[in-house]
Amino acid sequence: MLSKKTQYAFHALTYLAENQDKGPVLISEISEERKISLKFLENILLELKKSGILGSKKGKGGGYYLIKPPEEIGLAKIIRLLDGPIALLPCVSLNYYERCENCQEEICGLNVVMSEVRDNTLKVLENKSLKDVLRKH
Amino acid sequence: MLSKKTQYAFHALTYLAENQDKGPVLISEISEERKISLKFLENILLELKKSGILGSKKGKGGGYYLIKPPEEIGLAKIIRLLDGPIALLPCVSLNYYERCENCQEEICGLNVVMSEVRDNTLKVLENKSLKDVLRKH
DNA sequence: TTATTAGTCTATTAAAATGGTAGGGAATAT
DNA sequence: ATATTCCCTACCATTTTAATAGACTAATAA
Repeated sequence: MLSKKTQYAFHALTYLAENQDKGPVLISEISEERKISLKFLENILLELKKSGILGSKKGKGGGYYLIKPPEEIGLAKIIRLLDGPIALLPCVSLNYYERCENCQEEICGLNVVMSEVRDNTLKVLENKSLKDVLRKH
Repeated sequence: MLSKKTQYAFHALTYLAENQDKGPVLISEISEERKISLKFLENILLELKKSGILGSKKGKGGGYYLIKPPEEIGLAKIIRLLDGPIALLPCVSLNYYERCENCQEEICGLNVVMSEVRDNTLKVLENKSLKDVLRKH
């Protein structure tokens, strides 16, 4: 399951996408609109900024904004950033690979199946963007 | 990511499948062969027994054994049992559904995408069995 | 220049989950 | 009867998660 952190990130990002025309949006506005603890949200937005997904502006008229258009922000990237690996086992993770302890990959059948799961998952997440998860009106 | 608990469960189950002919297998044997803490493994096997995947026998000559042939033990069931939901969001979980707080499912785009991820994942996990993850020799 | 606004940063905390341990108790075979 | 082996309950340490606090810095407007 995705952590609250990641879920909140999606909330915030879709809110920003839906309000792109308004220029920078206040953390507090997102916090109120999407019912997310203000301080927790601060951390999340900062993280998204540091990883190059968001831009920010301080002072009056400031706030956060998307740097790229929503269709260029992939879902897999967001999840990896805040939640870590998407794969179900470290030994089949593309971005967070770690050898399994006590397990010989060469003869491990789980490895094969979990790679397949990963590929199926990524087929969706890498080809869908923020644009695909905006609210439907 | 799957928890150690689930990973150990797969270790134990494949070991049991590979040694079905030997009759009941000692916890201690599995523990040694697959390098899993004995006491932790006890808990896991007990859980698998209670959910009807394993049988056991006490006393001399006792141990654990598979109740059904490996090809009838689905991977999704094992994961759900020890790790809970397979879906990435509570609101798209088939077996552990919960409404998301602060989110209107009807207009939520994430819901749609995450349902697709779930379906893709289950397509693999529900159609693969223990037999498919045995060691390849 | 000063007050205000708004993001930045570091640290802390409470609660839950994870991974593992301890030690009897109960059933069974010899 | 006794050795063997699983059963059961409780406990513990560590890590992760979710959230909070508060001081600091940068930008803007009066």
